[in-house]
Parts: sequence; structure tokens; C-alpha cells
Amino acid sequence: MVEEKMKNVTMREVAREAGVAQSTVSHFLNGTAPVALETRNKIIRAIQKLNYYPNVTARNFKRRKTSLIGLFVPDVTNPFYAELAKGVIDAAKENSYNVLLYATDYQRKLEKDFVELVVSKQVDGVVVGYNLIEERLLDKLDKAQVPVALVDVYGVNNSWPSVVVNNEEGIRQGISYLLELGHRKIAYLSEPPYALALVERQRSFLRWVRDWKLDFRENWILVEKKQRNRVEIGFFLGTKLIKEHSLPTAVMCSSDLVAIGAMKAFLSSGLRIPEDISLIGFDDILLCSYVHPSLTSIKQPKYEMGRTAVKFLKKVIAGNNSEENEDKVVINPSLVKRLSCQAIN
Amino acid sequence: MVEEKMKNVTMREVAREAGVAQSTVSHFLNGTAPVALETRNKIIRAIQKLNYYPNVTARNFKRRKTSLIGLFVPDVTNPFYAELAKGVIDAAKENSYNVLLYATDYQRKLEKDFVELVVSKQVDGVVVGYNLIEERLLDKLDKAQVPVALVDVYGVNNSWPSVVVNNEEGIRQGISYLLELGHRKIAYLSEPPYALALVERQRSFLRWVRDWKLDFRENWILVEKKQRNRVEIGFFLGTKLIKEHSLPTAVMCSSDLVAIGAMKAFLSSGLRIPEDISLIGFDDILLCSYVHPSLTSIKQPKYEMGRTAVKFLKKVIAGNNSEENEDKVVINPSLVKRLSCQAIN
DNA sequence: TTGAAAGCGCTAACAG
DNA sequence: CTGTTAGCGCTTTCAA
Repeated sequence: MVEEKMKNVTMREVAREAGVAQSTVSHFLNGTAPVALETRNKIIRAIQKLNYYPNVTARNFKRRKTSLIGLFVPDVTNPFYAELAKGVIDAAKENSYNVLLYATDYQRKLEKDFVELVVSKQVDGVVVGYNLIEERLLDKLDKAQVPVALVDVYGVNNSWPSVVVNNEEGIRQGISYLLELGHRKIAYLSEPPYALALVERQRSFLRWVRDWKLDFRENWILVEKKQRNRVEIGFFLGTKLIKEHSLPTAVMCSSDLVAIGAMKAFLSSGLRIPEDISLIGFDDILLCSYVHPSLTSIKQPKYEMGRTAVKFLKKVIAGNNSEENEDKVVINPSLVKRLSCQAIN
Repeated sequence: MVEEKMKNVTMREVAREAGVAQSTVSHFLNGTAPVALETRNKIIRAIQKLNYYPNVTARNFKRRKTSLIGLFVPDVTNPFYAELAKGVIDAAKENSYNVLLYATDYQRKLEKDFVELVVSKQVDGVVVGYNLIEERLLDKLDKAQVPVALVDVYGVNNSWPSVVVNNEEGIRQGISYLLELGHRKIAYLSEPPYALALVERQRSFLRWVRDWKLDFRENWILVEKKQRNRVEIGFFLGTKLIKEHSLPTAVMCSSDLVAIGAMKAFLSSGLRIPEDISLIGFDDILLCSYVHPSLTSIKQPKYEMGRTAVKFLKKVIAGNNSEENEDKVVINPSLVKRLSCQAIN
């Protein structure tokens, strides 16, 4: 039995078939030089006859670029990152880039693999949406001169462009809104503060509670230790909260997923939202309007943030080494009012 | 001001620095030949001194592979695809592949771009989780001899491996369960049947309703025309449904997102779930357990399906042209009972 | 165990 | 407008 292993057609063969020089084919394909109509037709015929497809790998090799950008996030099934990814993908596409998606699932080893991948020029640059813990890895990226743009990543002390949200301001808006509604007993539920953003939110919450002299209780501040599903965390902490003797009248959460878990806990135990307890999340993921009652949340424009990160990355790739004009934006979040909050009567 | 434009260090330079042949460095790096300890050390020192990173693009070019697989889905922010993607990414990683994520957002033009990308060997193979409408594009993939594995894609008449779910069986399980609970008035809400899977679900529903002689009404079958957010569709159809004079006692939906939209519509209008109306979704996405009441659903093992697709794809890439032993699996879905259904009293 | 050498398929000067 | 030519950085025989 003879295997018909079809050999790959190359540009050289197309050129021969068309009776022109290889470079002419290249020029035609890339539009890098004008090609006479007749020549063009010969080439087109040859391409069709031979069923030719250009080998992009060879082109990339030659051009010293891959037209790929890496996106580094912990988990695509987390809607926050999915929406961010969408922004990155869309903006990348508009700039003729494709996206290599790398998700770590919070595993240390994979972070390292990712850095390996990046420094070996498998991608032209990378959008990092994940707080790499190991300073060492960041150094490696830096030393390898990899173009990097950060998104939703805080507290890295180098000159990479970044786009983040002002967490303190976000928390302020949330509390301020609850104050307007007459709440003075507010609890705070948080996932493990593995990222600086979460630390900031918690710190801000405590600060505003103090500054505005709200009622304060140690056990209204619940912070999960273990890294696990955000909704489970919210459910767990929410359940724990309502076992307390004295209930708060409102609850803020470190993220929407935690809030949705808490919502489930409250509703399951017969509490009504917002009649018995008001609830605010953080991020404003799509889910907020999916649940009932819809969840009031502090909005991070994830999609736009993803787009902006790509814009910045593009500049770095282009080689704007202007240390002066650093691209660092801090976006002010906005409060999206829905049905999970109510004035105290 | 002098720009320190650091030139890229190549293997040749490492070899020179170490005082060995380039091929020796290559052998060392790839383990393709034994290298003496002393030589090894010289190479390692040279690599560190020069801050060398191998250029993967060059390697790919030479090896005629990219170690990349493409994943083609409509939308990552749809949890169904996010979970599928996760399976693909994980399995890919285990097989030393990375994933190029391509999302079309249901735009025709992007489908075409994707095919372009694939046939030009930017990836070694591709997992298609999207019903490409244009037969022409599929032909092109076929002609270009691109390795393809299908997941959640039906009705393509060629020899690609595929993994799909038995929709008819899924719907049967759902209805059967509702029957056990005493329901005989069941509505069906569906997003636009842009994919054959959705057509099958709808057809199966009608079939079982007939076979089991359930109460039937034209206006209990609501199918959206316009392509838009799934939850909005569910909300819209749910709202429409309850305007009917005669309400069904249970509702099946073409997907969980539609069900969640319907749930919102019902709850918003004061109906209680499951006391007043029972609800079943399809897919069993994470959200099912996030909402309140949690949603009973027909489970597709998305993560596993993604993994299986990669397994199949790997075989195709390896070149198992055995037309005989076709990898085509049809998975039986399973009913996941939660709190959105109740027996009729 | 190491080295020399031949390309992989394409792009990009440059010359004509 | 078209052709010649010289590599890109690496892998991979083959010989030493």
C-alpha cells in the first residue's frame, strides 16, 4: 500500500510553475512591490493548481516576529478573566495579532513554563493579567527584554506599562452609596488576598469604615484563607456571617463571585435581598445582571482594560523605549446600581 | 544618546563563546546526543554569560511544526466555551502544546480569517468548537490537509474525529424527569438554532412530547430569531411565555443561559421557582449552582470533551490516517438534579 | 563524543 | 516591474 504523502508545496515551486522568480511571488503575496497583471494571473493559476499555502512559520522566522501575543491569566472560566481575554483578543485581532492563551490555574510550575515560553520568543509580547508571585520570574522577563504590559496587576516596581483600577475609590463609592441608603452596619467578605488588588480593597474598606465612623465588629470582616472556587468561598463566608448574633444590614464583597456565593447563602437561609440585607460586589461581571435579584457592583471595565493593555503592548513592541512617557493608567471604577441594595427603613 | 540595541544572541555565538561547534550546543540543548560533562559546563557558562535564549521560531521552522493548536469557538465569555477551552488548554499543555485561542463572536469574516490562519500552518492542528456555516471553508481545511478535531459540532460529513453529546437522550432524560414529577404541561425556550445541536434538541423535545402524549400548545414553543446575548433571550422569551393565558407547569430550555434568563423573568414577575414553575437547562455550566434556586440541568461534560478533542487531534497530527477506526464519540449526557424542579401537588 | 556543512521556506536588498 | 542572491537561527545527517 503506497502512502500518498503529499509534499508541502513551496513558493519556489509556485514560481517555477508560473515561470517567474520566487521573489516575484513573494512580492505579489505581500504586496511589497507592484506586479504586472499578467504575471499576477500566472502566479494565481500556479497557486491554485498546486494548492499552495504560504508557510507562515517560515515567514515569521524570517521577519523575526510571530504575530502572536501571549495572554497570561489564572483561569478562563472566571468571568472576570474571560471578559478581559475578550478585550485582549479583539484588540489583538485589530492589530493583526493572534493570542496565545496561557492559563495557570494558580499553579506555580505553570508560571515558570509560561516565562520559558515567552523568553524563547514564541510570542512577540505578553499581556500579564496575573500577579506572578516570584520576583525572579519577572526579572527573567525583564532581562530577556520581553515586551510586557500589565493589566489588573499591582505593585510591580519596574517600568512596564499597566492598566489597573483604583480600588480605594471603588470601595469608597460602594460604602458611600450604602451610607446614603442609611446603612451603618456593613460587613466585608473576601477571598484570599493573593493579589495586591484584594489587599487594597480590604484595607480601603477598613479605612473608610474608620473615617466615616461606621459601626465596626471584628467578625463582620471575613477573609477566606484557602484558594478555592470563589462562589463557594462566598457561600461559606455568607453562611458564617449570618450565624453571628448581630447581623449587619449590608455586605460588601471583594468580588462579584464571592457576592453571588453570599447571595446564595442569604437566600437559602430565608433572608431576603435587599429587604433584609443589601449586597454589593466588585468587578461588575456579566453574572451580576444574570442573578436575581441583580447584583449592584463596582465596575471594572475589563474589556476596555484588555484592549488598553494591548495598545500599550503594541507600543512596547514597536520599541518606544521612552522611560519618560510611561503608560500607566489608573482607571476609576464606577458603581452600577442594580436591585441588591435598598434603603433602611 | 546611544541606544543600546541589544542584538539577539544566537546559538552560533554561544558555540563560539564556549569554543565548541554549534551542533554540539544544539545536541546539548535538545538531548539529541550525549555531551561530555566538561563540554556541557562550558556551554552552560556561555549561555549564562551571553544571556542566551533559544529562538523557538527558528526551531519550529526547522522542525516543521509549531507546537501550537488552534481553538476555534464563538465566544469565551460564554461559560460553556470557557469550560471547554479549559479542557483543551489543559490537555494541550500535557502534550507540550500551547493554544492559540480564536473567537469569532459569530462574525462571518473572522471565520474566514481563522481558516486562513490555519491553512498557512500557524498551528499544527485545530479543535473546532463552532459550526462553521460555510461548507466552503471546511473544504478548504480539508484540502489543505489540516489536522482537525470537532467538538460539539454536528453534521459534518467528513472523516474528522469528533466528540459530541447525544442531544435526543439529554432531552429525553429531562422530560422523563419532569414526567416523574407529574408535569404534563411543558414549554420549550430556545435561542436561535444556529447549530445543529440546537435543532436536534428542539426536534427531540417535540418528538418526546408527541410520543408521550403530553399537553401541547404552539405557543409553549418559543424560539428566538435574533442572535444576541443568551440570557437576554431567555428573559425575553420567559416574559413572553408568562403573558400567555395558560401557563405550563415546567419549562425546558435549549441552554443554561437561556434558562437563567427565563428564571429571572419568572422571579421578577413574582412566580416562584420551583413552587409555581419548574425549570431545566442544558449544558450544566458552573452558573447552574451559582443561581438561586440552583438550576437543574442536562450535563455536557465540557471539560472532558475538550480534553478528548485534543486527544483525537493528537492522533490526527501523528498521522493515523486509518479511515477505519474513526474517532467519533457520542457522549450520553446526564441529568443533574438541583432545586429548580418540584413535583406537582 | 564532537564538528562541518547543508539546507528548511521565506524575505528583502539590490541590480537590472 | 522582475530576477538574483544572501541569509534568518536552527536541526540534522554524516564523517571524523
